[in-house]
Amino acid sequence: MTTDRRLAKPPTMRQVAQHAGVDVSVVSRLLSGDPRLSVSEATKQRVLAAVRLLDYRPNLAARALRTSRGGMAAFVVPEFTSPVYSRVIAGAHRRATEEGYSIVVGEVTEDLGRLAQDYRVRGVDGMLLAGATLSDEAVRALGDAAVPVVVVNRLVPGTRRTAVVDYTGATELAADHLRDLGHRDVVVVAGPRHLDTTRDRVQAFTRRATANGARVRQVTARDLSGDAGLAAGQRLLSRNRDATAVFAPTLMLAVGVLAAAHRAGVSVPDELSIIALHDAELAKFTWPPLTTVSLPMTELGAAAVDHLLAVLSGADPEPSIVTTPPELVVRGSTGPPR
Amino acid sequence: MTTDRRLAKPPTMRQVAQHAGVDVSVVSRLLSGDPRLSVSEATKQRVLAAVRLLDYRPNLAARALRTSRGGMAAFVVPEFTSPVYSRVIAGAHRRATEEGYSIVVGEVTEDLGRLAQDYRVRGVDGMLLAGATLSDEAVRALGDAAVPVVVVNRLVPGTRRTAVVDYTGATELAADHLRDLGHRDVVVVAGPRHLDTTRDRVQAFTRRATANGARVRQVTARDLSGDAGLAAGQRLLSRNRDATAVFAPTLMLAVGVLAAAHRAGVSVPDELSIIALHDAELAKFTWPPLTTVSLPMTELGAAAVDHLLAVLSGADPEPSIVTTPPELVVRGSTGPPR
DNA sequence: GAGGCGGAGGCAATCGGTTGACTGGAACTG
DNA sequence: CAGTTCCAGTCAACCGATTGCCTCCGCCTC
Repeated sequence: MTTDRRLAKPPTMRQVAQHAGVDVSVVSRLLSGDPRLSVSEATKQRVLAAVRLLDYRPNLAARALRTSRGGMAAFVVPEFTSPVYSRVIAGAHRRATEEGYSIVVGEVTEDLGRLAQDYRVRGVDGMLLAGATLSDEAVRALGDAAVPVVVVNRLVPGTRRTAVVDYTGATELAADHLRDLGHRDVVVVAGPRHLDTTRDRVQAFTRRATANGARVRQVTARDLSGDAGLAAGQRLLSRNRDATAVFAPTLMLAVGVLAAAHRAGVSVPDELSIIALHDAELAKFTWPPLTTVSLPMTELGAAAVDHLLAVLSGADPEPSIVTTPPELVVRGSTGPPR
Repeated sequence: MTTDRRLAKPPTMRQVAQHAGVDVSVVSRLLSGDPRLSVSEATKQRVLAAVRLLDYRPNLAARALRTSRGGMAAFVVPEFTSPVYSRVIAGAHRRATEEGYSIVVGEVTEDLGRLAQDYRVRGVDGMLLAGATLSDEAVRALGDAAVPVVVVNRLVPGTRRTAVVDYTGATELAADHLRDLGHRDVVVVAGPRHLDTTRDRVQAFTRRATANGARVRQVTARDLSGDAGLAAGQRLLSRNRDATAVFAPTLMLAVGVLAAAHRAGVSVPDELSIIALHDAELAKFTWPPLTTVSLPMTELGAAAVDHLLAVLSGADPEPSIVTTPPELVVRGSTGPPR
C-alpha cells in the first residue's frame, strides 16, 4: 500500500514500460488515449497494472517541455488580501484541480506583457486576470500576450475573453429591496470614475432605483477600500441629510459608510439603511450586520478556468456569464425609513 | 524596443548562442555563473548582448526536467478566505518572486503525502504548509514527503522545518495593555483544544496576565470562525458577568465576541473591553474599532520562503522565528473598566 | 503463391537546458 | 625544443514524455 514515497525519485514512464514489457510509446499513447494506437486487451491491462503498481504519474516538466503545455494557470490579482477575490481564487482552484491544472498566483504589475512572457517560459499556460485597476486599452492589449488572458469580473468592450457575474440582477435586487422598504431618497457610493466595474454596477442600480421612483444621488469614493468608504460616508452624511438609504457597490465601501455613520452618531438602519453588493463572513459581524446581495464568486472563478481551458483548446467562446442567481441577504442594516 | 512578443515562441538558448557565435554550453554556464567556466571578456559581452537583444529567459520546464528543480513553491492552506493567511501569502509571494520562484496555491487535503508527490512531478520544489488543523503526528510524518515541507505559523515539537512569529511578545503586549487600563478580571477565548496554535497563545497570555495580578478565566470556542466567537461570546456574557475584559487569540473570534456584546446590549468598551491578536483592515471598521496586536504576517511569509530555500540548498536551519516586534494598535474596543 | 492489408507495437527524433569530459592552441618551463 | 599548464571553449549525453514513421507478422484475396 504505502509505496515508499520517500526521497526516491518518482517512477518514470520508462520504468512502467519495462515493467509491462512494452515500449514507452505504447504507454504514452495508451495513457493519453491516442486513437491511432492499437493494443491487445492483455497488453493494455499489463500496462495499467504497472501504472498502478508503481503509482506512476507523468512528469509534468517533461510533458511541458515537449508539448509546451504546462498544466498551470496563473491567477493575477491587484492584491491578495481582498476577501472577494479570495473566494474567486478558491473557485478557480477547485475547478483547476478537477481538470488537472494548478493555480499559480501573481500580482498585477505595470508590464503585464512581460509577466505573460515569464509565465510562458515557466509552463504557465494562461492568465486569469482580476482587478479593475487597468485601463480598457491595457486590457485589450493583452489580446496578444505571450499566453492567453481571461479577464475576470469585468466586461471590456472589444474583448471576448472574460468571465463575469450578472451584476444587473444583483443591483435590481438591491434597488427593489429598498423600494419595498419604502425608501425614495437614495445615495449610491460610486467608485472612482476610471473603474468600469463599479461604474456598471452603479449605473444599473441607478437605472432601476430611478425606475422604482426613487431620487438617486451619488458620492464618489476615491478607491474601493474601507477608508475610502469612510470618507465618502462622511461626505454623504454632511451633504445629503435627507437621504434614507445608501447603496454601495462593494462590501468594504459599505463597511466604511457604516463606520462613518457610527462616528456621526447616525443610527443604522433607523436613520440610514445600508445595502451592499457582495457577501462575506465579515458582513455578519458588523453592527448592525450588513444587508447584502450575495454573488456567486466561487462559480465565477470556476467559470474563468473553464473559459481559459476552452481558449487553450482552440475555441473562442463568448464571454462567460455566470448565471447562478444573486441572492438578497437581509440582515440588520436595512429597514423602513423613519 | 518592443521585440514583437506575440504568439511567437520565446527565444531559446540555442538562438542566443548562435547570435553570439558560441556554443550553448557557454551561454548556460555563463548565465548560471558556473565558476569552472572561463570566457574572455569580449565573448561574455557578446553573449550578454545577445541575451538582452532577444530578451531571452530560460525555459523553466526544460531546466526543471534536467535539474529536477522547478522554481516553484506551493503554499498550502486550509481555506483561501482567511484574511490572515492572505497576508502571509502576500509576503511569501513577494519574497519568492525576488528569488525567481513562483507560488502555486493548494488546499489542505487528507493525504498530504500524495499532494507532495503530485507537486514533485509538477516541478514544485517544496511546500509551505499553513493551518493548524493537522495533528502533530501528521505534521511530523511530512518530514519525509516527496518534497520538503515548511510548516508556517506553528511550532511542532520534533520538527525543525517551521517558520513562526513570536506570539509570546504579542500576548504580553495585550496583557500589559489590559493591566495598564486597570483590568483585573479577564476572560480569554480559547480555541479548540487540539489547535496548538491558539493553545500556545492562550497559555502565554494567561501566564502574563496572571503575573500581572489578574484573574483569568476561559471560554472555549469550537473553531476559529466568527460564528464560534459569537457563540463563545454569548456563553461568556451569561457566565462571567463580572469580567471586564476579553482577550481573543485571533481576529475573527474577537469580531464574534463583539457581535455577541452588541446583541446582548453590553457596551464596549464601557462594560467590556476586547482585545485581539492579529490586525487587519477589518479591525478598523467594526464598531467600536478593535484594539489589536499587529503581528508581522507578511514577514512570516517571507521567512517561510527563506527557510524553504535554505532547506532546498541543503541546509537544515533552526526554526525561523520572525523577530519583527509585534505592535499594539489601540482603537476603541478597550478602555478602563467601569 | 504473390501481393495486399490491417493489427500490434517499436524506433528515434525532439522539446530546451545542464554538465562532465574533452580539445586546440598559446604560453610558459626546464 | 619537448613537455606541461592554462585558457577558452566545444561535444555530446542526459532529463522524461510525445509523436511521426516504420516494421513485423498473420491472414485474406485473386
